[in-house]
Amino acid sequence: MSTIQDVARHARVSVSTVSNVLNGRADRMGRETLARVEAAIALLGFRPNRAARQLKTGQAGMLGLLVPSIANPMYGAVAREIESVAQERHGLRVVLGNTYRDPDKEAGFFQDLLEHGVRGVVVISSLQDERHLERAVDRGLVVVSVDRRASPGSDSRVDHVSVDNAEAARLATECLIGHGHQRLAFVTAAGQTMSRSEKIRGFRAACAAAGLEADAMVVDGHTRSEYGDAEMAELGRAEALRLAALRQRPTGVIAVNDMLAYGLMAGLRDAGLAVPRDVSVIGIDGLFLSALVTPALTTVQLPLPAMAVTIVERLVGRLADAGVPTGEFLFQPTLIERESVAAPRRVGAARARA
Amino acid sequence: MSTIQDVARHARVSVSTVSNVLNGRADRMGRETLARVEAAIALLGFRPNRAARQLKTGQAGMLGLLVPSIANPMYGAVAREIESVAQERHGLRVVLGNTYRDPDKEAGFFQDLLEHGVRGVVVISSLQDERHLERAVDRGLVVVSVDRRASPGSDSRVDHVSVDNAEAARLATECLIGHGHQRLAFVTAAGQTMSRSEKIRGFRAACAAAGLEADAMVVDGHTRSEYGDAEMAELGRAEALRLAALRQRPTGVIAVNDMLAYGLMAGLRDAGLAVPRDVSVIGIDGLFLSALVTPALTTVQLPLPAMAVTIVERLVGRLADAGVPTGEFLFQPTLIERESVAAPRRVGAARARA
DNA sequence: TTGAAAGCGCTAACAT
DNA sequence: ATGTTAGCGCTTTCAA
Repeated sequence: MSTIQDVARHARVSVSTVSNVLNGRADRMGRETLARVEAAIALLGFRPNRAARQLKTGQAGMLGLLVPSIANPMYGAVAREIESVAQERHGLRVVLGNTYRDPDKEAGFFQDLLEHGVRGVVVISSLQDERHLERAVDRGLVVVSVDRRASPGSDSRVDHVSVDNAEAARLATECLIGHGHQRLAFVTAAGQTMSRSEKIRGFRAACAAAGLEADAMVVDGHTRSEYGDAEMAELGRAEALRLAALRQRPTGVIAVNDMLAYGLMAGLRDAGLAVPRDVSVIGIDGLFLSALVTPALTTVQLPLPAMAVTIVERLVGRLADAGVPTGEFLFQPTLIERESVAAPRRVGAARARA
Repeated sequence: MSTIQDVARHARVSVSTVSNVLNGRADRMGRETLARVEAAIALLGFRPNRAARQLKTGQAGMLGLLVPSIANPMYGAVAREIESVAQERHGLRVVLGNTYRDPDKEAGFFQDLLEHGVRGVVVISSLQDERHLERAVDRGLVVVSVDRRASPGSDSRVDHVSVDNAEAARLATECLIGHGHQRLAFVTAAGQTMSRSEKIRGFRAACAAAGLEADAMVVDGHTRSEYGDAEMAELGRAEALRLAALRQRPTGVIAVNDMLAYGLMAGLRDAGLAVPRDVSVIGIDGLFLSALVTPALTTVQLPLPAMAVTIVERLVGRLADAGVPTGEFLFQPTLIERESVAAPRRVGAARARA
């Protein structure tokens, strides 16, 4: 690999002239000089060493991306969008980290980013509170938190980009209600707060608006502490069995996310119940897989591409100017109707029993 | 962030002494000196700047990982394993890149790695030939190619880590044959060669061994050139429709991978056919999602964790010593029987007709 | 046992 | 318009 010195020598100019052309200051020199430098660069196939540049400027040209597990299709989908935007629109590469819900791994990732001089990081955290993010900010990181709202009242030093989770749950709930369902369940995973309470709020609001509070249940599934990629789906499977055994079984169930919905459908099937004939199921996320499962899953889709643009832009903006205030950015989801939701059987009878 | 200078000042020693403790040369100094340095490091929370270190040593402490699309669950699963091994066993971070089957994106990734000083890269390529990998090696990269065999005869300068694809297809085919199937189809995607021909070979061999060559068909699905994450599944869906319309419809079909199997099952359902009652389907990959789909997919599982260990170890080994010869590492897959394969209906009748 | 000093490749202020 | 030079933070001879 040739260096800026080699280029200078070939072009018979000083290194600072070469540096000037590298950094877009071509105006500071003669046409002929510029041409000579460019020719030398091309001839040698010279590309500046970023470590050296970084040592001087402090810019690493990379972003960190922290996810619970990249094997989870939802995070894979998010990562894909973020990597594309970072690369194509800003020339930034992304360093990936899996946390497996381990605070130590999360802290270790921040530590490594700092050592590598990477100052911007996108965090899709599963951790309960965000104090560790504020600590990361103290250490010099610029962070964007995805899919978590800022804690009310606290003016955070990290950006928050998320979808309107209450609205997403409301959309899902109304879809079920619109199809005639009156006994509803919202299934979620306890402890994994990612926007969970907002969704429960939206679910409750929609039930209340339809006068269905009495028949609305929230199921907080408990999961083993170890992190597995199939964990969410396994949880759904287990909860489906429990739901199926209920005397007053819900006819429509909303899953906190698509993965859980897949598990729910598998569990319902294990219990001998058909979706949507016996129970309707609706998810939230809009994974492309949802179009493929049997039956195709009705779900509430998140606008990931638009979110990715905002995420990266916030990071780049605040990296360039630390003075930019942090903010909260909310995106609107949309309902995608497929096959997993249908009218409940014997609506009248169910109502009479209730 | 404090520097090695700050530590030296605090400990009242020279920077070289601090550097010595950082690099495990504690033997070169007095007990008391070492203690002072360690205390200063702890007090300041000092961590060496990697860009500076890299400028000196040429070691970036990172690995590149190139995948067609991280939104594809298979690559997500592989990425998860590789990131874990790299991080936990070698302290290496991973830089992720999506190619979307675009040679320019692939070349751009190599270019950026080089500029960043990252010298090791894991490539899960979708490109036809591997000459671009050899070119990357010329430029100074150490590359491990995953899930492609070395071209026979050429002694490649890149390592190849893959699963025994012929065996995987053989296992899948024998599973179908074992259940009594006699009219078989192997469905794949044309042009996406990832180990495709090896699988076809395994399929053919198993069919021949059972005297079923005449009834074995290979379907090379054509897909639009644009890359989409759902592409593989969509292809399966389309091919399923075509298969369903066949006069002599196969009773058992092998999908080149699990994603395609999902699409196949969705398409079969669209055509009014039930799996496994009307058609049995088997995949290759062993994604965790396969346990969740309806019916649960019988599939041939790849030993990803073991493969990840080899992949990273090869990279690290050849990064440390460029003299280590490259090699080919083959892993054995295992069959996982679930619900998507059953005995064909009216075996005798089908046979009579054939 | 410890320290001084020369870079690694680049940027940018400051000369000329 | 172009060149000289002082670092950025670290590693590693080589000397003392």
